[in-house]
Amino acid sequence: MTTRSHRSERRNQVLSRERIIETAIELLDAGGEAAMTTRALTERLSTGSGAIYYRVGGRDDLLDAVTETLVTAALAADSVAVSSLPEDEIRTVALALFDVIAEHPWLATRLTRQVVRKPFGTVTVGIFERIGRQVGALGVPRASWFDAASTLVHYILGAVSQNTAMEGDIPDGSHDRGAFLDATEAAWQDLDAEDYPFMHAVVSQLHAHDDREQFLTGIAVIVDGLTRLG
Amino acid sequence: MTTRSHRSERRNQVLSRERIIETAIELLDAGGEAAMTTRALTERLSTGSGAIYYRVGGRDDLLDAVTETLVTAALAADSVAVSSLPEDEIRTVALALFDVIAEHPWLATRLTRQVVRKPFGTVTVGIFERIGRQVGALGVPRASWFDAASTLVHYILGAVSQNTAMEGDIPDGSHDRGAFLDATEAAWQDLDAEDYPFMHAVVSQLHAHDDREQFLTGIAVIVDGLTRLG
DNA sequence: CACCTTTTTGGAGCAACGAACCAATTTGGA
DNA sequence: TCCAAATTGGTTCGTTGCTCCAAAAAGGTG
Repeated sequence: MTTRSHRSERRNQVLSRERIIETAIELLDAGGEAAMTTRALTERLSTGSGAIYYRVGGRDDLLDAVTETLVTAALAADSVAVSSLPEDEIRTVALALFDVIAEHPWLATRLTRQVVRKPFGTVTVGIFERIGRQVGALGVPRASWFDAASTLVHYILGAVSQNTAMEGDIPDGSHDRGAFLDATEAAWQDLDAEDYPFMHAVVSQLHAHDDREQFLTGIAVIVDGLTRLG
Repeated sequence: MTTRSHRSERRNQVLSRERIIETAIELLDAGGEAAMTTRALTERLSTGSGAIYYRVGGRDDLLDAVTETLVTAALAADSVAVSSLPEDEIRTVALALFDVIAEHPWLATRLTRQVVRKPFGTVTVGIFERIGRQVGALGVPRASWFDAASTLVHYILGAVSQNTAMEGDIPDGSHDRGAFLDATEAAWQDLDAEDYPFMHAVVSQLHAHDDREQFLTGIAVIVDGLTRLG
């Protein structure tokens, strides 16, 4: 049935680790983390659960592999431009992570989890190294390098996690961002004006603001603060 | 329809919403998020699942209620001190969140989730209002208030999430922080020195650093950067 | 007191999950 | 041609969140 002309290709086209990861990403994008079940995978790949466990291990291992694949690709995508300014490079890395999570909202939780629980893994080390190299050029004294890089990573992952669109994850109404913002604005407006003066003061800025620009403002603020650490 | 004098005391000591939340926290602290199952709750409370659903709804509702209880308590605990300096108040709020998550590591994921998915809830609004009030005093122009407060909240929640101790959550060895840091340090040391110059440069700072102080350094950096936004 | 309505409880049952397991099949080298 | 190793598909198991419902408890009304 198969014309095996070349060696060592085997059935890798039938079911490979890459194909499993690829399909897992499709399921995750379509319905969030809850939609990526072993059963959904076996159906879409027309195989059994044994094959999947043989290739990538349990559900958790698969999610880690998927995370590593996407983050590594995102970080490698724009390493060509050799920016001279350290803040440009920081911005580039930050935006790469921002965008990959905007495209795959379920990544937010997983990425944080992986950074916390696998500080020795490719993902954590890759992000830290890429960011960390720039803090020296920023004028941060060597003794504060770890603190400075940690501050940046903490902010980047925090901001990026809290900006997730949570599309396929929310059960009931307000499926689009507009309606969700409307509901939030209305709720903030309904707060007691005396108890919540700040929320009232900024409620008008909610619709106008752009997540991406706000994110970059935060980066600029931190970079600015870091240059004064010396 | 009814205005009874001592109403609703009833069997509230037998099974109340508060007692369910209390027990849920015990289970969560003991074994992480996975340990808080409906069945574990019913066993410990000597009741059935129906009673729990009647009181607090599904598992997700219960986790939200638990999160709200702890965060509200943490924020209310130290509101007595009327600090004159805005950065002191910011530090106070930040440390309150840091400490409550250090005590209940499973809170990290849940708190971020709640901020993202319920921007109109008590928790999100409480944190935002408390932080936001200070940015004006910091000299931030009104048009940037929302950005400034968002930057602080993003950093605080990000840093606090990534510093979780993940005690009852990790399956295999390295149960104490020391062994975990040792393993991380060894892994960083084993990285190729040419590909990862930064990781080698800071590996010695890993053991020496204190999470809490590093966290405060980050806060100071951001506050410093914010004062120059004007 | 007896009576009835509402609230609250405990548990059985259901569908779906992750994971372990294993007999059957396929592969590539001897 | 043959066989050990690699790979597969599907069955099974224990557990989960949740729904449903009969019964018990509570409290008001005569």
